[in-house]
Amino acid sequence: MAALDSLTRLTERMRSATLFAGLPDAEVQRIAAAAHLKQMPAGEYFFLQGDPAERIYLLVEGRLKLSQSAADGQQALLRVIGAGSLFGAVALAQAKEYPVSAQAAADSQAVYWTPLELMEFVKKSPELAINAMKVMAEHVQEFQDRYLQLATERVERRLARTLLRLAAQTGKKTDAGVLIDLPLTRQDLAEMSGTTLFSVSRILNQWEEQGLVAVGRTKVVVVFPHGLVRIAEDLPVKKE
Amino acid sequence: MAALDSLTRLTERMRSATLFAGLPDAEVQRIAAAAHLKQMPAGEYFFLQGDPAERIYLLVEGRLKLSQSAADGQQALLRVIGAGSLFGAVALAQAKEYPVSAQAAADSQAVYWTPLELMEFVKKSPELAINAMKVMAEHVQEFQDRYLQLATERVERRLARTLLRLAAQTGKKTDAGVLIDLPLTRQDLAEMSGTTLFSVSRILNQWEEQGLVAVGRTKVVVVFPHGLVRIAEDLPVKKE
DNA sequence: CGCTACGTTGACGTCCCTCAATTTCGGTGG
DNA sequence: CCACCGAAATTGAGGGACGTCAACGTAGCG
Repeated sequence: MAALDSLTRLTERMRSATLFAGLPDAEVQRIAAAAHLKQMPAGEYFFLQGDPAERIYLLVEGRLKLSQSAADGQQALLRVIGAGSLFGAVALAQAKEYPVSAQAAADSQAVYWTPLELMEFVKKSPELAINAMKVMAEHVQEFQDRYLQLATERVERRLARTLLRLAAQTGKKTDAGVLIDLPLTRQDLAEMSGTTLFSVSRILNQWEEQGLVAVGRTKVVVVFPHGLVRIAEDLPVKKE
Repeated sequence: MAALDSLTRLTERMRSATLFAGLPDAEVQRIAAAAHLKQMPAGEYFFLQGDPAERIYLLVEGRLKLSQSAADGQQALLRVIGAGSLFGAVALAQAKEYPVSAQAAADSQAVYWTPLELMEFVKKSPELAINAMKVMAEHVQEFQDRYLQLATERVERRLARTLLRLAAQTGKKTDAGVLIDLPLTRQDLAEMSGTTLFSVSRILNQWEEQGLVAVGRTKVVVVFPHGLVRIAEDLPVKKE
């Protein structure tokens, strides 16, 4: 029954993904049945930047870091994703190589299809293609936005945005505030915000003094989100 | 016969666009026949950021600037495109609004379809969907790259890349070097590189002294591309 | 209990943004 | 054709944000 359980759980996850939105249940189940399973312990990689792009993945359990590195080793942490998210979707667009690396931030399991397998389903269900375009269009927009921000905003603001985004994505309500449920080093936050770990450290401590956040080693709790929003929106920080 | 001429010219343009690659000629012609024409004098806009996204355009003649602006008026010039390029493709992904503004940099003409019209063709030709995904995947990658560059590189390098990209895209060979065939102010170049017009001015003049470029008002000629490449790659600039 | 990765803090430098004052260019109309 | 105007561009001074580097804590893990 384990197999059956996992299959029903899979179709559930799939239904929550934009890619499969609006598809008839029967079709989703057929696609689920064609999926392959892949487990990955924390710290290891589903694929590395430059690997041949021969699989489209859906994360079923765990957390992933998607990062890109330049020739000189400089890195950017582009996104962090949780269960229900697609990754490696470029393979569907017949890209030759993955443009990013996908590292498991926690023990994770994902299912995957080859481009050929998914393509069969695309031919039967054009919605699938539309949905894939939606996913990609969202990404284009997200990066255009972040590009603009990086070009025009200062570090504080970008870091505030990063934390708010993370809180929204992976936030876990606790009595102390919203915990970002993912071990993130200062370096990680720096790579997500386009700055250095030193600046992140200074700013976070400053915010802690102001009661906006509570920080620990690889841990951040957003205590007073509205304060961060004010910083992100570049409004004067309210005092009372 | 003007109509016939323009139709054959249109199908030619379409064939050079990734979106229609690999489609049977007959199908391309059917799609061409369904296109609507739109002329735009230099300086005016095909659409503004925030306008409802109800058309997918193909530029047939002229040049376009695609730019995005933040709430506070800060701008980024995301891309400059020439004939044969698609724009407003997000409409295909059923986005509600255009995320950028599209301004004619020269007198331009474009054809367009509504999402509904193109969708009909998508249903018949899944290749069209695949191609659309390819186009979008390319954009995602481009912006991921540029994001990384903006985050990790200094102004000189970014400006060098911008010029090289422009020279490759819109370059026109002259005996003095490669002319960037498009009136671009220092401000425009600044917005494309994520810096200020002052920095652009200083750097360009410095490069002119070194014989790398020749600059004029709203005009840049790349005289010694290899020198710019060295800067873009962060190698020491060769002297002889 | 010591090693290692993570984090903090200070000093310092510099890149590049900001702002203001001019100059140059190109077009337009008298 | 020249004078004039506005947009584009230059140049300099000044300062501030933030990156760089070094030295030092500190927490967690084997």
